[in-house]
Order: sequence, then C-alpha cells, then structure tokens
Amino acid sequence: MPGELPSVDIAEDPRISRTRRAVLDAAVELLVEGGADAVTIDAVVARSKVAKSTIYRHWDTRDDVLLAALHACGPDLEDPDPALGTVEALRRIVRSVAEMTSDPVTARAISTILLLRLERPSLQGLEPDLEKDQIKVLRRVLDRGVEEGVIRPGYDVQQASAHLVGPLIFAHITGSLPSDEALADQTVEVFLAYYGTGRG
Amino acid sequence: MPGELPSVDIAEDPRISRTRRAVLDAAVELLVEGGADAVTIDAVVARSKVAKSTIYRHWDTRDDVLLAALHACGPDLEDPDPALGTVEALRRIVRSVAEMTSDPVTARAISTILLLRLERPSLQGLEPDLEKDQIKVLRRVLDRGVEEGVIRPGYDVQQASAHLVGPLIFAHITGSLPSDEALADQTVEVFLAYYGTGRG
DNA sequence: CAGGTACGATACGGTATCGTACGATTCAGT
DNA sequence: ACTGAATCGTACGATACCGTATCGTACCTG
Repeated sequence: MPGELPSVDIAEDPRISRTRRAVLDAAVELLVEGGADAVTIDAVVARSKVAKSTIYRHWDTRDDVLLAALHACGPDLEDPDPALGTVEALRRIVRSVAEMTSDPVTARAISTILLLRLERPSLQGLEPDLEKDQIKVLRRVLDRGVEEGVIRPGYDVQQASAHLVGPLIFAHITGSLPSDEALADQTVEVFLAYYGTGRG
Repeated sequence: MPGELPSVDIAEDPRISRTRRAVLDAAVELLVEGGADAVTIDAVVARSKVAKSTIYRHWDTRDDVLLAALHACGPDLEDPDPALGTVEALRRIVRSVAEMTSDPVTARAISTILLLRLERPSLQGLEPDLEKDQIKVLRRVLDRGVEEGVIRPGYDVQQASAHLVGPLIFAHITGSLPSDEALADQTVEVFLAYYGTGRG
C-alpha cells in the first residue's frame, strides 16, 4: 500500500529505491524546467523510464509525486557556527537564503512552494515545518545577539524574518534585481540599522 | 477580429460592452476563487451565461481572457500628494501595498502574475509596465527626499523597492504575519534607519 | 421597419491527463 | 534453481479542456 514510511531497519529491495530515485529525479527535473504543471505522470513516465503502474504503486496520486519532489529538493537552513559573532551569523543565514535563490533547483522549489500554497490550498502538507525550523534558527541567533547587546530586545521573530528574508525573496520572484550575496549583506545592514543597538 | 482595441470615439453596441463586462467579471471571480487554472472557458461560460462562441468572438484564446482578467484587476499605485512630506509619502506608498495584499482580488492577481511569470514565460505581456510605473513613483518620492536632505543620495531604486515592498510581499505570501498597516509603517522605519539621513 | 450584427445553444473533433487493469517479464533473496 | 515481489508495457475508460462550426434568434441602428 503506497503512502507508508519505508522501514529503515530492513534492507530495502534495490529495485524499490531505484524506482523511487528515478521517479523523483525526473519529477524534480520537470519541476525545474516547467513548474508544477509540468510534473505530469505521463511526463514522469517518459523521463524516468518507469512504468506508470509502478509509479502508482509507490504514490497514490499525482499530487503525492509532486509533493515528494518538492520535499526532495526543499531548502534546508543550517544552524550557523556558534563561535561566529551574531552579525556574522546573521550574514551567513541571509547569504544562504541568497544562495538558495541562485540554485535553480532550490529556487524553483521555493517559488513553487510559496505560490502553490496560495493557488492550491488542496496541496496543504506543503513544508509547514520547513519554515518553523528556519524561524527557530533565526530566533536562536537573534536571542544570542540580545544577550551580547547587539540586538535590541523585544524584537518580533516573524517581523525580523520578513525584513531579513523578504527583500531577497522579492528580488528573486520579481527578478527586479539579483538576489545575491551583495543584496544579502546589504539587507543585513538595513536590518541592523533598525534592530541593532549600534554596539555591534 | 478579436484583439483590437475598442475605439472610444464611436458609441459601442451595448451588447458588446455587456458581454465584455460579464465575461471579465466571471473570469475575475473564478481567478480569485481558484487561481489561474480555474479560469477555463467552460467555467467562464457557466458563470457569465455568455455563449462560448461569443467569448471567442471577443478573445482569440483562453489565455487572452485570463490576461484581460488580470489586467482588469491589476494593482495600481497612485502618485502620492506632493504636498506630503517624503516620509509620509513613503508611508502612503507602502501602506497601499499592504492594502493590495489585503484585498483578495488584488492579492490574487499579484500572486497569479508572479506565479505565471515563473511557470509560463509564454505569457509575456504580463504587466511589465505595472512594475515600472511603481518604480517611477517610488523614484520620484525618493528623489524629492534626497533634495530635502531626508534620504541619503546615491540610493538604488531597485534595492530600495526590495526593502520597502519585499517584507510585505513576503508576509503576504508566507502568511507568517499579517501584511497590514502596522507592518507597512514599521517597514518604512527600518528603511529610513538605513536609507535616511536622520534629519527626517 | 428592415437589415445587419451580436448573441445563444449545442454539437463536435481533438488533445491531454488521470488513474486502473492485466498479463508478461525481470529480478532479488533464499 | 525456485518463488514471490517488483516492474514493464500497454491498453482502456473517464474527464476536462480547447477551439470550431452551424444555425436559429434577439437586438441595435439607421
């Protein structure tokens, strides 16, 4: 029955993992090339060389394949080295966001996830934790900044993330300017001009 | 032949304007309810009570209907009163962006335009001027701010717009926090902390 | 009121996509 | 080598669209 979690303990039939991999790779490729609408079962069949009946033995529906593909190439924010200063840690975080938007795969995944949430509430399970994880990372860094006297206490994490990430996402989505390291660093400076204590 | 601009001088057959109106209203409704994919010709026929053959006498293709609907409810940024101070003018601009994201029709139009640009580069004519108009408005206000000594000279308009609008769009798209007047005002403050001279 | 124009209703061919069914085939593990 | 599971290939039914065609009707304009 599709939809179950693979048990990690038992060695898996190599055919299964091969199929999963081939399908997901093809789905991600199609996603990057043509967006969510391009991830069609028939297209995945053609690209992956996996039979349709086999795909439907692994996933219940087309949307499940799409979700799996999105999940497979979803962005991941790393916790920065605690040894770094708060400002530098912030820079690393925001830069990594810029990097995500540079990588075509991740960039497409981000856009698709964000905009698909609006267009098709049917696809709910869309990375709800992803965001929360990143918020956690950010809060950790900012709280340390408060302790160090670099960040003004009483900040709102959601607002802070909007000001730190919003400009980059905006730049990426609209294509009005490159979402690169320069913009990332500048965004951090803008952020610190308001959220900082000046003692950083 | 469809696709022509209606000549405004000559009084139009009321049947024509009635049909155009009915179709566009229905298309916008469908767009708001279900996104771009929901704007199908058959759905528009059902909703508008206009015959399919009639619709195709006014527009060449489905995509043209969708574009017309998007154009009909596209956002519009007003030039703020020159009598207002630069800071207040900025606030007005950013607040109006927040308002757009609050209005379900405009919000949906924005998301759809952004999404379609990524998913279907074929649909070119997608409001290319819209953005430029808004950039012009912003540049006008900021240049005045520079003259008044409130804004640091040498700013980059694209960057400025990213920092002014990005957080609101981000908030709206992710739903992580309300994209309201409060966030708008705060965003202006963050902006001024960096782009301002402190003399505002 | 007469003629032209827009509209309505409906049917149709064509394409794309989904998800299912089923027998044949290959392959992994014992 | 044997057995069962995974896969293949393909055909199929069911929708949902698109865009066209036809023809009769309603309505605006001169």
